[in-house]
Amino acid sequence: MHDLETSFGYQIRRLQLEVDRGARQALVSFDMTPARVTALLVISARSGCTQTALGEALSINRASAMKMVNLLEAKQLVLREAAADPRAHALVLTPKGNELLDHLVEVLRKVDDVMLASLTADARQQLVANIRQLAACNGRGVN
Amino acid sequence: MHDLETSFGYQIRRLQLEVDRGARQALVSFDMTPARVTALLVISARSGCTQTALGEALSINRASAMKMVNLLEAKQLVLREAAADPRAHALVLTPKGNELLDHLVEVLRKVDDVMLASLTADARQQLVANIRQLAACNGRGVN
DNA sequence: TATTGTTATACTCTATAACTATA
DNA sequence: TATAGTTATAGAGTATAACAATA
Repeated sequence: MHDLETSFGYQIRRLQLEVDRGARQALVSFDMTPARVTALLVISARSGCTQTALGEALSINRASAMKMVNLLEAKQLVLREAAADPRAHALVLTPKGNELLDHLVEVLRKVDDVMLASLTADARQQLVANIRQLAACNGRGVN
Repeated sequence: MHDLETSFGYQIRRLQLEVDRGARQALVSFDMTPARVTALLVISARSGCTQTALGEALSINRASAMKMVNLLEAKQLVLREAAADPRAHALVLTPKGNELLDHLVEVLRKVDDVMLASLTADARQQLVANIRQLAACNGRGVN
């Protein structure tokens, strides 16, 4: 038998499936997904970034990032502005995109609250801190 | 601006992307994926379970579970045995499946070790415990 | 009637490769 | 020559809907 209880990879995979399910459910009425919200967050944090940079932050390639931008542009949440390099686009949020992002961040924070309800305030804070440190140490994020 | 540092959903999404990338990389030479290993784990823990039960444990539907079993069967890792209910199949690991699973669990544990290297032993233990509790409270797993 | 497995089909997300226009 | 964006195509994973056999 395998001790799945102490397996980090297995447990975090289970948890992430649930986190994803909850977030997806909360976003479906907005025709949005966790990945789309993350894209808005990246563009908000790095206003004027290129599509290639967006793709790197989302861990997807240029072609996939372009599809994402096409979708968000069609929803009038993101604009492709002229960049210093005429080959590139400078991605910015529209006022509508900013407004929606503000709202969705609130929505997702409430989903988090439900998810974390079984933890004490202390445990919760420490958990987020640990997760943040691991993500920062091991991957590349918005910052 | 949005305080992503304290956003549980955002941070765990980032972390899970990295965990998934690391695991996927470690498994690619075996032509396996995290989801396939999880399927083996489920069948190992619930030997004789049906395809529908496997799908529920993996949070996918019957049709998708069937594709997974087809694949694992083609790799001679899983067998469909006759069940008490003649409509159903009883899923069991082959000796080859058991052997591979044992090995892959070891491989993935080493990936975890690298991932968690920046945490103290205490923090690490507490993190896994917290994650396990959240997954157990919010979702359904193998148990 | 409800359920198990199955099949066919379609959708989403992602990747690869090749093209264009600039640098 | 290298890079940003684009396009076309393909693959993996999942979902839905309908069907057969059995409960």
